[in-house]
Amino acid sequence: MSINPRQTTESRQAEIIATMVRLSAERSPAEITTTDIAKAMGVTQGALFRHFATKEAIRLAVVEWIDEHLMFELLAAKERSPDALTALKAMFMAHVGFAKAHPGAPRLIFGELQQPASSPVKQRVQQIMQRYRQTLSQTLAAAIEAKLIRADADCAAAAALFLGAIQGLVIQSMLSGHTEQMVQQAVGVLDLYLAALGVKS
Amino acid sequence: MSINPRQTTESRQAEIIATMVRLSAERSPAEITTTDIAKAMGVTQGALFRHFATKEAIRLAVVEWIDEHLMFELLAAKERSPDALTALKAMFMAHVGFAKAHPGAPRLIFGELQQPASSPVKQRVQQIMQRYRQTLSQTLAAAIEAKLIRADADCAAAAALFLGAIQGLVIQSMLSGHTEQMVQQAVGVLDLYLAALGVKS
DNA sequence: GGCGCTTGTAAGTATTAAATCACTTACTAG
DNA sequence: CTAGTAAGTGATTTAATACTTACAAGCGCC
Repeated sequence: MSINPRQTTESRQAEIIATMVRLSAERSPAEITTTDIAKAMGVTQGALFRHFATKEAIRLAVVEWIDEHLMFELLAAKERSPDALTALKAMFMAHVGFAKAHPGAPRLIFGELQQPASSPVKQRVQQIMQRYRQTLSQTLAAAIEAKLIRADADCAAAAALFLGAIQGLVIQSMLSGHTEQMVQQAVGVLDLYLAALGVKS
Repeated sequence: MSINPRQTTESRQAEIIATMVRLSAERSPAEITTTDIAKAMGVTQGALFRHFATKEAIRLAVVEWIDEHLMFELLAAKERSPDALTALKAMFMAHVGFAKAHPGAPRLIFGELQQPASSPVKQRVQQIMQRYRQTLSQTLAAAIEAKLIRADADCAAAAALFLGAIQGLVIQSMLSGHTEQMVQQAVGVLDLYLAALGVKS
């Protein structure tokens, strides 16, 4: 270590966020201390507070990082798809791929879920989920419009089931402890989900 | 207070478990301290350790309580159903009903999910989920046998989506903070899920 | 080359947690 | 009535934790 003793706050913030996400892949995010983060970065614990005022600020920044990067992947998947149905499939697999690439991310989100409603971090998570649902509903409506899925499909329920399907896969991988099977399981679950929308496989 | 100052270990254990589940409905289970439990029960903190050796023993007992009572509801739902498809519907709604009746229960389970694989409490959760999946797979296979659902349905994926659908509803209610909508949302999601199995509504 | 700002360290503080311990009180059997 | 046992108290111990502070040292700028 000690290659780059001094760095800018900006790069240190990014490093703290990345370390938090990385450490969350194996341990419970709630139990990760500022000392843990500092040790993993090769600095002292007090140094963290040069870059974030409180630990809650770290958690908020982490949630925002997840939002930004997940949404980037989802939008990219959507935009490279020729139609709404292909977009749904691509978004599903992109989300699963993100969870596989960053196993700490869903753990962090689940951890924030537990917090009281007043917590600003949880409010951010609420906002993220709500926007996600909206995007899904719109895409589902577009797919209906293009006669790619059942005309009588319930968009709200379909959006809920989309998210639930992914969350179920993630929980399953959290239980087993390895993310390898998740992607292949995802294919089967996605197939079934599409059948619910009246898509022939 | 102070109606029944002294009670048996057995009844105190039950009271501790019930208090833990109740308090988990509003706060993060990981942040509930032995002092919180004791205060809610009207005893001193030290008294808890007359009835459980460690806090982890409390968590284990809580998980076992959830297992016992949830499985009871699921089996009851299954047994009062004339066929496998009706059983699936009844189990789905029974599980959602349980989550509504005991909002702390899913929070506790999600909390244990975060723990390292070596934790005995998490191992118990793993076991519970595995048995649940098996039960679902069997019921799904029986439904195929009876030609109540698509013959080419992937039972493993269908079991995963069943659990995911419920977990998605629970997460949604944890986000919004109220369980009222959950049951009516569940009806829509269940309908969609059944469509995936080729059931006409 | 000195100056000021930023980033770092090392030590320290206040708080909170689970667990323990000495002691007390209620109930029950002989 | 008395002795034993189980349940409860309240004070204490030990170990962490988030955050602070006094001081040191690098970096850009003139």
